[in-house]
Amino acid sequence: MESRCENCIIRQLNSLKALNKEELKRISDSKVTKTIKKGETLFEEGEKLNGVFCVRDGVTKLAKMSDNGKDQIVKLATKGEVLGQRSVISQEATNLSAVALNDMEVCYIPKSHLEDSINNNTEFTKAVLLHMAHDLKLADDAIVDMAQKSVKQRIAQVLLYLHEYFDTDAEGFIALILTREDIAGVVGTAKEACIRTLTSFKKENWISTEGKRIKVIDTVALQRLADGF
Amino acid sequence: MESRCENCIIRQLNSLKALNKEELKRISDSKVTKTIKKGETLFEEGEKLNGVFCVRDGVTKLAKMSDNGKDQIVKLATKGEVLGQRSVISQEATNLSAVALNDMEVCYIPKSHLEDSINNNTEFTKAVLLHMAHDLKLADDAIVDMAQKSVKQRIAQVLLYLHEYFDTDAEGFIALILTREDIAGVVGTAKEACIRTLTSFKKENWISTEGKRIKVIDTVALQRLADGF
DNA sequence: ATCTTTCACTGACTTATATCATCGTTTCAA
DNA sequence: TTGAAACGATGATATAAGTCAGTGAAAGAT
Repeated sequence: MESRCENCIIRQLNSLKALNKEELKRISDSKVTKTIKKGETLFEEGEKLNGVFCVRDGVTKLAKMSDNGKDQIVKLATKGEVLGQRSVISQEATNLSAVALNDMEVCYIPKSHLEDSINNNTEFTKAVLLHMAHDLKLADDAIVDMAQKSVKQRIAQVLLYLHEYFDTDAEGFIALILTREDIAGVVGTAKEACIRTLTSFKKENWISTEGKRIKVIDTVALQRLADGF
Repeated sequence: MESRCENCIIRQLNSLKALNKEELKRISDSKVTKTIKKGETLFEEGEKLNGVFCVRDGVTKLAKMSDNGKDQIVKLATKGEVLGQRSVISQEATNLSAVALNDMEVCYIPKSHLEDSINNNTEFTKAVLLHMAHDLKLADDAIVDMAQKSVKQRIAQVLLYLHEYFDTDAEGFIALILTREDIAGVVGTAKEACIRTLTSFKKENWISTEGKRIKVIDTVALQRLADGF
């Protein structure tokens, strides 16, 4: 599927909305739309990125491998998210890898076409800056949560997050299907601990599951737990 | 002590170096130099900041109170660091509080005087952006470390960090004096666990202590531990 | 359709870390 | 200079979470 950035709704969701007609046209002409299958890698940790990826559809996990061999998922990126911004801005290699959690459609925009806009369009630079300031705040919060909250609390948080940000299917299950190991990866724990916690939540009747699928039933209880009783 | 931004060396350390003569003059005229005593608060979590603080001397801890009542220290800011940037940019209240760890000298620059520069000086905006991109990378790394490394590893990391970024005194002790509770706050653990870990490091002869003061002896061993053997 | 791999789930066990309690020492303000 | 408060240090104990091992079900590949 081919299309013009000018007409792309996704743009409205991110900093690219600050670009003007000409800039969009230029980017549109140079961008490459790619289809990424579930499980495929967009980029690897340590890679030097020469452009950014604009997610049009699907979800990807941004993760970092730790010394002990476990993948720590730092962020789940969806529709509208621009990946690799930081790496391009700071001219450094990425510290994260990106793997598709389901089939994705992304646009690859070469760095050279963004640099002009970063250098000359203050509105755009400001938009990127604002977005990054927000990400930084979230990251700070995440550090505190990692350090101070228990695995139970963090799993409750993640469930609420998934429930809120990814729609539910017809039966009320969270639309994004993650393996227990991926959930553990977001939370920063072992998959066994993750599974046990989920079973305990089931017993409390806060959630129900069917295979990998999870349905959040009692958001209030989960929130109370996440907030520390 | 009063002085002009134009002549301030500190400026060279941060994004303010991208400002031109006129902008500097304007800021210099509006800035207020403050002396903050050890233990005093620069700003509190949740406060709405109407300007930024440029640290000229001393060290401050940027921390967030967690639900369980413990202070999680997210960053130690020194000479050259600009505090409150993010809050000013995103027009949100800070999510962190800043408390002086020793006597400090800071310049307060009202937000209004920066906004002009953010809006019109692309070089400046880019400099801020670059800085924030770097902070974000560090934050991502911190998340992974919090989630995957043990308390021992994280304490080793912090000791190495303190040893490297804050000079040592004549006898080789880390110049920045922190309480064990503050170190625990950086690491995200209880002060008892912190103390016990330090004693274990002493037994290994990796460090030595004298009251609050800590001397790092074997950086190699500490680094190896931090990296996971 | 069958084989293979991945995955959810559970139990048993170990280890790391939090929590509580206490004591002597240092720091600091009156 | 003295008394109070903050701090370092340690022991005892509880608990959370990691690790290892194994089973059956589901998903995916051939």
